[in-house]
Amino acid sequence: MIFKPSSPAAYRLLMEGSAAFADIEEAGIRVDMRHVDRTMRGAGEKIKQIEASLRRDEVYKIWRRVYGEKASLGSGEQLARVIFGNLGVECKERTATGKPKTDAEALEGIDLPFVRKWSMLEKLKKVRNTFLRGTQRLAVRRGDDWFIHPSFNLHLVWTYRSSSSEPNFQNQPVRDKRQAKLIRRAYIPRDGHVLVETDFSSMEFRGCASFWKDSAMVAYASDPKLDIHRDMAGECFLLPVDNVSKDCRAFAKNQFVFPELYGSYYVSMAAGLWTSISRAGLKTKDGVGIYEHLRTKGIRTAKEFEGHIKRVEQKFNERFAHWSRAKDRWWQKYLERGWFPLATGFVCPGIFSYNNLMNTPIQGPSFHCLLWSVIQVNAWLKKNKMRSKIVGQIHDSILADVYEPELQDYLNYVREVMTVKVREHWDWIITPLDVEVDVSDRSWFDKSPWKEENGLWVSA
DNA sequence: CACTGGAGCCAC
DNA sequence: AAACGTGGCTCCAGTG
Repeated sequence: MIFKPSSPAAYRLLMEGSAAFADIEEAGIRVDMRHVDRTMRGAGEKIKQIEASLRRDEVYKIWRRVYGEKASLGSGEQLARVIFGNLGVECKERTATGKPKTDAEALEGIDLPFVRKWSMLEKLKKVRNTFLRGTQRLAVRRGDDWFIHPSFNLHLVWTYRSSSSEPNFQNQPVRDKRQAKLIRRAYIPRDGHVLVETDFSSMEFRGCASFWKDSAMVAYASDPKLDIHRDMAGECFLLPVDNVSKDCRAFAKNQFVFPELYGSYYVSMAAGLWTSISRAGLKTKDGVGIYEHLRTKGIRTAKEFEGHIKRVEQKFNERFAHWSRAKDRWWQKYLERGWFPLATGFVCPGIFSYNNLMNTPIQGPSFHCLLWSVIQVNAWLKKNKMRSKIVGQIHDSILADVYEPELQDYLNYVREVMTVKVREHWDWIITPLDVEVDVSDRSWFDKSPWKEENGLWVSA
């Protein structure tokens, strides 16, 4: 094993980052315990109801016959034996160890009320047992208020990203609105404060463009009129860009663009896209179903779609021709040396997969832009003896509990750091950077976009 | 009883 | 070269 030291700057980033994270942990996030208790009780009642109705079902009678006293409603393995074994439902997918798959996607196609109810139950249990109960258990009292103090770690992730624990504040539900509402309403600003979240826009794609220095990628990441995810949605679904719906764009982003950049290939991506078209009920902006639309373009089967995505991938490689060649040189260089460097001064020695080599130099340094920003903003808040505090961090966003009289100053400064100062600090970032700003005087769930207008920040 | 790994699912 | 990456938490099932 060859060991190469990381740079002093990289060490300093982690040291100062850890100190800033310690301040964040000490500050903590205010919790509305009444909301948590109430929501816990509500979810608990609902869970009891669903469990009772499952136990009355004929399917559960079979379950009991098979498992007797060992019957456990929470066991996917037991469910699988009952529906695939006893009821003769066809098992289409298996896990790595050969057991029948019982995740939400595998169960979705099974048209049994019992199975649908079971899936619903599992989802609700996740909300209650992981998120609500975690927050309830870990909250501590200070005066009349409750706070959680999540840990933010810099020493656990080998790509030099961060992680969070006790509770993990970086995986609180947001995409599923119903779940998000149940959980995020629990996180509230201190009295006289508002919660402020500032996110880097498209940080990872910009980190990607900066790392590969592909001129077409840099153009996409720099020109606000260009949008790679929208354009690739157009190509994947054979739509003119003005008929690309929000959903289509999101699927192109998460099931084509990022997978492609991180080492997936057309067979996996076509399969994922094809099933998600029906799962998500994907439509064009005009409201036409994507399957129907593709049929008019001569694509009727999964196999035909795969052939199409193969051509889209070829075009993607031509569009970003420099990237397409540079990634193999990057991989070869690693094979020769046994280590690879990050733009932020870290060195990664050891045994890595090809996909690690594609992902780490982007994910790590992209996070470091956020980390550096956290350090600056935290130092500024302390130096000026402000009452506002950073209370959390989620890879490319900062959550702060801002004293209302300090709100304008805070927003001006945080934007300056995240868009200007970080680029002065690191010249490897060769695209512009933007932030999206959200504010709430009520809860983390209720945040809404803000913008700057004639020097004043206002609700957008 | 403590511990471990698999499976599943939440985030970026 | 292999088939998108990084985490944390909970429950189940098995082990000693």
